[in-house]
Amino acid sequence: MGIAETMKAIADRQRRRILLLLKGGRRSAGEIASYVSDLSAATVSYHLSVLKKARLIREERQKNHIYYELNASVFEQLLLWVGQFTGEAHEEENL
Amino acid sequence: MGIAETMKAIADRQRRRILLLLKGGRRSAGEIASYVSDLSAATVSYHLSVLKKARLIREERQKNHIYYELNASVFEQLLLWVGQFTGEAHEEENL
DNA sequence: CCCTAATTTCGAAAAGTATCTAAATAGATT
DNA sequence: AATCTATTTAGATACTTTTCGAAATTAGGG
Repeated sequence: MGIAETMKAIADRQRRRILLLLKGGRRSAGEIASYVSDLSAATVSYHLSVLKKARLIREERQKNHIYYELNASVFEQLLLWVGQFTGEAHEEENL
Repeated sequence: MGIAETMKAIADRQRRRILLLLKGGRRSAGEIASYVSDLSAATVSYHLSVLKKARLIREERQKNHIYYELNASVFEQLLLWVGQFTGEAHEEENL
């Protein structure tokens, strides 16, 4: 929970690959694993659990598949955190 | 260089503490070390080097002090990366 | 020049993370 | 229930990062 967990989750390259894939819509664990095919399914599952704990993705079980999709709200929080260093996303007060 | 390095740099709690301190203006290595006083000066120096490599901070030598300050432009890039996951565009004028 | 203060670099230990294979679980279908 | 498929968990190992204390470096002021 919290920004710390979110940042750590995003700091890993493989997890970012997964997030970028999910930007294109929801995917099952298997689909994700075959996209990130240089990793074993077990490793992908581990990364999904990290992303899930950080609430960057949500899972939805359906039939005998588990689908994952992005959870935009956590990205919003992250945006706010980063924004504090640039002069807040929607304002301009400093040149 | 690149988003990977930036994210890894920001993913560490101590480094985020340092960045937040620097939000208040530039500080010497020593000032930073006494702020993050639960770490040794050597460790703080290591973190500063990581932040510097990621170009999140810039150093400026003056007298027998080394001052550090934030480099907002890298935060902007990070903002763009994160922004792609939120519906909100955050496209201003850059690049 | 030497002394002192500020900071970094070195080498090593501890802690944390990513990855694999193999085994376990869960659900659908037969 | 037996089995097939999808996915996770367990346990082990390799890798990476954080941290420290001690030694080295750099710059200024007598």
